[in-house]
Amino acid sequence: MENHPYAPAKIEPYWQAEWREKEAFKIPNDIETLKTKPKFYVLGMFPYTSGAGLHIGHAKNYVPTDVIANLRRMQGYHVMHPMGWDAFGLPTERYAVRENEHPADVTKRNTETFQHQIQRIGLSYDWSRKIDTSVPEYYRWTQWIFLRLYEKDLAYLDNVPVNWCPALGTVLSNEEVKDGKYVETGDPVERRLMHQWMLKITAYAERLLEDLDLLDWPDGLKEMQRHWIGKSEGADITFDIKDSDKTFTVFTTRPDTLFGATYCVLAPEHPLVSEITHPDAASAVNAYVKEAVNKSDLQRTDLATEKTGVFTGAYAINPCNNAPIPIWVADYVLMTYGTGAIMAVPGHDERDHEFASAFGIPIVEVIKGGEKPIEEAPFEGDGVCVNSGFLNGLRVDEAKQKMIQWLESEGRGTGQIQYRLRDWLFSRQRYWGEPFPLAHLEDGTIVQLPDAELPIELPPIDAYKPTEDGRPPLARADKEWLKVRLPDGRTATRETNIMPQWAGSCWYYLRFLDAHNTEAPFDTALENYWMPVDLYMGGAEHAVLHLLYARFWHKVLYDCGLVSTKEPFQGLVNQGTILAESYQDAAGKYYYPHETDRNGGKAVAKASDVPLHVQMEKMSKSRFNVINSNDVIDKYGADALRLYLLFIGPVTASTPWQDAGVEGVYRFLQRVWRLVVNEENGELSEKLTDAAGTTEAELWRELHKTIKQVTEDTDSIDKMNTAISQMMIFVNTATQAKSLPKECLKVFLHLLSPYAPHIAQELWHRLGETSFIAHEQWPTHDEAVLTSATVTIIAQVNGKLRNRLELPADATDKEIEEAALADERVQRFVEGKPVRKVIVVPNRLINIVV
RNA sequence: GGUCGAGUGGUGGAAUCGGUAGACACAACGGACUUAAAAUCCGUCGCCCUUAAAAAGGUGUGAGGGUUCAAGUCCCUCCUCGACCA
Repeated sequence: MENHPYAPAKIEPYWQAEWREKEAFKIPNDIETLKTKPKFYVLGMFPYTSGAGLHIGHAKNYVPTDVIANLRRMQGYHVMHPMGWDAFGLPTERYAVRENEHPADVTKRNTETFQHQIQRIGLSYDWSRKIDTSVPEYYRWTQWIFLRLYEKDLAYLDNVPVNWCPALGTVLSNEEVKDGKYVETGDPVERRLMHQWMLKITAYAERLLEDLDLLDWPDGLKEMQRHWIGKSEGADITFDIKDSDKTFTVFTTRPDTLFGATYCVLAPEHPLVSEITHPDAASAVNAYVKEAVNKSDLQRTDLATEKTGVFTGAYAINPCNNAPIPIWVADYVLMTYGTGAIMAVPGHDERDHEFASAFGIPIVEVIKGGEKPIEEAPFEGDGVCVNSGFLNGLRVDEAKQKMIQWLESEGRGTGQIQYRLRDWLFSRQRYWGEPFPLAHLEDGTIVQLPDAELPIELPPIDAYKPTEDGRPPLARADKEWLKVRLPDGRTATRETNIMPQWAGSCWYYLRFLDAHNTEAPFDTALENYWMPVDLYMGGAEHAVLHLLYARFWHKVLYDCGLVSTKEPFQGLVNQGTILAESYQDAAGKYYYPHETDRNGGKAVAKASDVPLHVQMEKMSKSRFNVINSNDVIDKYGADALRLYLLFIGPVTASTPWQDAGVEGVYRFLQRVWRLVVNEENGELSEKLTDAAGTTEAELWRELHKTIKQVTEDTDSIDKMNTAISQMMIFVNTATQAKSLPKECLKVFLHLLSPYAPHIAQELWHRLGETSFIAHEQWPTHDEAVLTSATVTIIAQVNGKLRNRLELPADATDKEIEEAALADERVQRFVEGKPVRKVIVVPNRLINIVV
């Protein structure tokens, strides 16, 4: 009878309690103690604590970071490995409104759920450093940092066209809107002019771009950031207007094509439009402008949509040849990019070509090199200037330089750099976020509130929605809160916007270093010791926004002398997503897996027998295919969950979840258990010996091979799956060995410990050890044990494998050749044919060419 | 449309600098154990051909071509899928 089987449900809670009580993973906060060891800061992106709770996708983030933390700790580092909650935000507020609760209560419940679920996975966090972005002790410092940005003139109030979502009663950032809808809910979004707080991230565009070179990030990710910043070099060119003293300026990346500019376009919002429009064209232009303002940027600039526009009746003068060219208004030009006006070169720009073709505007070729006639297709490549006066004969790059020189010498323009990056819209008309530490005087001036007044706490209000006259929810607070007395005795009205959800996550990695500091956001000496984050891991959905915003804030803090590194995150890895089967009927309705059945291989709905479409999709609540970590832990334990998440594939790969796969790693853990424990009596296995024994040479060689591979593969982060398969090979070897030296097994448990900490600790304990194995030193392999006297040499004839030869490791090329030629299987293919060439790859193979 | 990435057994995935394709698992199948089942242990497992069985052989990493003694890996063309951007 098996009375003592592997029982994760028993050992996992036990050791988790031990770790908690003995503070096994507490990180010292004393700088002198810290300085005795090197540091490693490993951070998983903290979760947004939605009501949906934790799912397997979160674990795919937190398990690999935990393995790295465990490894580095055993390798002798002080390891910063914290966890906290990104708790402000719209989904929580919406839920609170629906359920008629306070968002703070909802948040408290959600964060508790998250913490319970995360703790069951057995991650080695220092929970004493837990942070919550929505509590005053934290957002006090978010407000404090905002004031530093404000003092540096990086925050300003502007009247900007914004994405207004009527259903939510708030403004959304460009990034939160796609195809005219809020990405989270699909509610329609319209454009409106409103007073909003902006952060001048564009002032940092060049540094955000340049400093990417300092980072150990995946190339693809850096590329995405570069693209988002969108630097383009070109020129500002000023055009005179015919029969007018007015001028306007365009930005172009192609000053070399100025001779080919046959018309200009103003954005519908351009202030000059109404001033220059010819009376005859006025009604058409007015109507067009009115219509254009309501369209989204995407609708306007999409290449696929038909170009529209109207002629203003006015002409601009092309500065390089004094030709009068018509000025049009068209919505494919945006007021927010460049100067809101363009010169159009239909010969060498796709959109301009399409527009000119539609409206019968001349198309002039000024760069030679296109395959088709210029009337049929624009040529955007490199070539030689023609029809371009003083530029003729030059290539594009030279022509750009020369034209900029000419423009500058004539006072007609300047070389200019443009960025696609826009300033960051930083205010929201919601409740559940950080209030701005600002107030408005009666004369309209804005004053910052003193640092000593922070935090500016959220006031209680009666309803979490805008006021009837459209002011933000905080305007519902009572007068006591709204009126603020300044140190100089004047009174002012508080700012009632709040900060967006991104604010709290822009600096949380710094707060972990000194989570309970009441004097400052963090201590400088601690910041100096710990920063930068050595490994930051999270989903690719944050590849642009969160990382760009956090880098921006960090650079501002750097300029303020508050942090010591230019960049916050030195190393970064995007883990892949977990996919799971989802079931959909013809109408698109999703079904939970338990609602489905298999009917002759086809999936059907249990209740109705409707045939279902089965597909692999990213896990999400709306697709009814979420796997809850608690369910997996209930059935197989946390160690099996951890191991399986790592075993299914590289950390960076997106891989499908398969229940059956968990069984496989669970069986592996049972085999590990049986190496140590006799399941019948609970005693140590009889196979274990105290002898250091050289009797099991094969076992020791496999052990050292395993040390080597697990160390290297874990270190590389992306190969944890092969680290586990090597551990499986070792366990298979050990299972078959006649006797098993305890020493050998103890070393193996070290290797297993970062991956499956509970079973490793339990078996370590059963082998008579009293320490935490997590605090033991990481083993190193002995190269001498790995080398064996003979090697297997692959014998090929004409590149085809013919036999494997066991030869002494020190055999010379000549000896290998002789052995191969003497081999009977090789002979069969060489026979009678002249040997043309012999290639020997040391210790690997020999290829005989005949 | 652009940029980047990826296509390997029934499945997830291995394969160093170009050097044994399919490690390690899952599933499946066969056997041992059992009254039986589960669990466990042992074995088979890309495709084709041959054979009583085997040995041996051929072929094979999305398709086609190329470079090389040698290609999953490098180059060219094409197809499909994914991510991001428009």
